[in-house]
Amino acid sequence: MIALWWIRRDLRLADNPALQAAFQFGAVIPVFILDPDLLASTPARRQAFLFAGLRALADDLRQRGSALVVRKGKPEIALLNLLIQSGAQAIFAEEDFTPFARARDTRMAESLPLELIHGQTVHHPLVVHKVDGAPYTVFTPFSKAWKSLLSPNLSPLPAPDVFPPAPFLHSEELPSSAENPLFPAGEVEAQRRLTQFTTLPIYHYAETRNRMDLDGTSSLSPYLRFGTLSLRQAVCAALEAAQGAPALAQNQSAETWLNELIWREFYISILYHFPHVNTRAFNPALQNIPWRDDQSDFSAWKEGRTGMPVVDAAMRQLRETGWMHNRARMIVASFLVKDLLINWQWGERWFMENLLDGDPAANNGGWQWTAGTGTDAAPYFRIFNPLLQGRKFDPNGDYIRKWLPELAHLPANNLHAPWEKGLKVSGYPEKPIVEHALARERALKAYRWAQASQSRPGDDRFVTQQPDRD
DNA sequence: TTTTGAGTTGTTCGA
DNA sequence: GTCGAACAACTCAAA
Repeated sequence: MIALWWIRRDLRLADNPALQAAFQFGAVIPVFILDPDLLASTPARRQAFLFAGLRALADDLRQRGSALVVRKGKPEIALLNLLIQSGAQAIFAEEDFTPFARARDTRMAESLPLELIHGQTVHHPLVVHKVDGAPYTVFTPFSKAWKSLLSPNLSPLPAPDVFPPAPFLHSEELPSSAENPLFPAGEVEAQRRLTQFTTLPIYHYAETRNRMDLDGTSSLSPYLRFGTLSLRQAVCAALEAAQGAPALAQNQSAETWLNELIWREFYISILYHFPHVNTRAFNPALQNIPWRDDQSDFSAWKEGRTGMPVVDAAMRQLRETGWMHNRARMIVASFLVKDLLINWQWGERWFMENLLDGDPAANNGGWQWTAGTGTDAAPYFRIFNPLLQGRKFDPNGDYIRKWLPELAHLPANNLHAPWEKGLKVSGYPEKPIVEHALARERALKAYRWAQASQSRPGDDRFVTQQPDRD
């Protein structure tokens, strides 16, 4: 018997249930389909990381006596051709929970022998639910239920040693792409980072994770995004670190990181059960915020020239590297949504276009949280003060100095707010494009108006939308 | 069915 | 400079 292992967001050999299932079926042919529709919606930077990951995977496969088969085209057609050419009787793939993938896979399963295997999360989204069967919409109870479902002997699956001989199939060339120096591709690198992080930094994570000037985070997000590392591998390492912690504080720090992983699963679950979040607010009461459609302010935000140094530093880090520190993501998101009063969906799109780790579930969840429109969202009056945030989480200004070199010569005391001392830097705005105190009042007013507009049925400009019911 | 406790990540104001 | 309260109700989840 012969099986195709259809690789999508699981660029790894270790802990891969779909690959294991294919192995149990028979000889395995690993395939990747370059779907033009998918590539069209994948920015060049993420494509490059994907291709580099595939090259690394192809190397790993070669060492095990196998070969990656790459084909271009619609997956229906490409896979049908591969079935015919190889004589394979089944296709195994890791179940992908995004709406795009679910629609595609449902369509494919109608005409092809496609077996979807759970592996993207630790718990399938259908498994974590309230006693009444409904999905959770609040993180803390979700995480409690999620933890209670953990098997005591949870452990990752090993990578297969050797692939038995399989029919040879022609493979197309992968498009060439540059390696990202900050995020080298491949499973070996992902494992190296996980081991490095969970050996020591995880024990300081609770204190250092918010510091934009330090490397206190795991920097694993691009690898989790493409399945170079599985959530289960990360969770196992976190649990192991928590267990082996020398003291309570270190144990709690490891738990803090574990919670971040659970947040990933929470937002995957939210997008799975409430796909409408992809196109509108989760909370219908905040569907009608009177956004400012200000293209000029939006451009300033995107290009890192808002005049608020911490925001501009972060936006330039994003443009230059495809990654942004998590604390910085919250600061720039809050600045766009609350200070500039620009639709969170504009920011969501920009992040998806630029982030190496851009993932529909996590990105949407994060933006809706900041905007206060989501599940378990921040109260709308909780508005970040970008100046306080910057001073608190980049106390010496090192983060600003790194990404805004034109300000690097300023005294550390004035880096966060040069305008307060009348310091001018040529080529950089003299002062922020909005005054925070005024912008804050404006946002509060807009949000209050949106909530009130909900109970104004006569106003047909703002028809309130009811939540979807199946 | 009703009740009760709780809810990622903050800021501002006034004592 | 530090500290606690107010911010605004509301919904969720479970007993």
